[in-house]
Amino acid sequence: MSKCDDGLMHIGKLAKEAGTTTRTVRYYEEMGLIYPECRSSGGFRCYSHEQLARLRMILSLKEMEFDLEHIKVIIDKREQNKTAGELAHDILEDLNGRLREVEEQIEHYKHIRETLTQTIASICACLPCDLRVEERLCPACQTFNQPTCQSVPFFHSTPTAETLELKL
Amino acid sequence: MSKCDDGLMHIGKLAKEAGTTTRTVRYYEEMGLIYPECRSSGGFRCYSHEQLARLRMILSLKEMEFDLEHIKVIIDKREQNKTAGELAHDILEDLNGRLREVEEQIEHYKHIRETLTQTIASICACLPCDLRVEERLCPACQTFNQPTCQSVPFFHSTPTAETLELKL
DNA sequence: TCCCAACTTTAACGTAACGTCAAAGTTTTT
DNA sequence: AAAAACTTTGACGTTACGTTAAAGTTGGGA
Repeated sequence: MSKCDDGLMHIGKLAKEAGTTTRTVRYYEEMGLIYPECRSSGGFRCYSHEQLARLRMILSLKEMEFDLEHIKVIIDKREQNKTAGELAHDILEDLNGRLREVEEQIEHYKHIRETLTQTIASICACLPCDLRVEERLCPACQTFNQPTCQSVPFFHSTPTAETLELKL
Repeated sequence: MSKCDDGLMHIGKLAKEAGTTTRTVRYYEEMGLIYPECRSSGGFRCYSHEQLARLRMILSLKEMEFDLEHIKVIIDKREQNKTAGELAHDILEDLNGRLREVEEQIEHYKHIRETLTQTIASICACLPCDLRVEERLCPACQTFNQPTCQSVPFFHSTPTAETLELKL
């Protein structure tokens, strides 16, 4: 006989309603983010609509890629019996902090994109080259007086004392 | 008596020259990316300048955030005795693929930034509010006819059947 | 009432790229 | 020869789950 009637649901339904997996819900429980309202006589987790709302809160914060530890802190702030204004003030700090991090990420990836496009341009100049990459005197690099494939560390070998002496 | 004279170096110097850590070098060895030229009589790893160049190649690819498995593939391509042109052709595929991924990352974080700025705007409207977050009739949200704090899932509680009935 | 499909339980390993000890041995310096 | 500095292997910790596995629970039909 199930104790989960009356609007309560088991973990599978909770997860589906929130658009996630049962594993995720159990993991969040391990992390102290969400607990079932009760257990059935057989040990099944039973959740109410409140738990569902809480799970959706967690997931909406996860969409902004807060880590779970931080989400716990934010969610706990809601329980601290404050006015909406005070809570807003608190949470805005978290949001603004995260916004700065995200902007750093954007700059970070833009920098990588720069590196990549430059590298691609350099290596494109080597497409018609018949030499081996171990050779250092690449005609393409000498013809085009521009960022050369020799500036790409993983393409042509970098000169060592020996190879330099060999060529000189 | 050290066997590491003659231009060879131990792992600490190798790492420092390349700007990384000994742990990283050992890990790359585990992953099959780089091996010492030899071991000293006592078992110390000894590296030549060639290994240093190779390590720098790996690190320059890591700057573009290729994963190590992919770096192994790319580095191996260099050893396949091709002409620079053929190698360039091969490697350009990797670089262009990575470029697409990075551009996706940029879009991804721009999307998160959008979400964050909208959320911040919504919650700012709640700063002067004296109600508790459990209440649903927030005056700020009714005054400003714009994205409201009630559209922020982790701020005001979402309405349930009961709360709705209570208010109606 | 019994059975079976569908669901849930806990437990535990795997992931990526190292960081961080720990205990013991090696090299280098004094 | 002692001490300082370096290196060795080994192993656990990190993040947020995915993925089995073996065993127990539920709910509905026959």
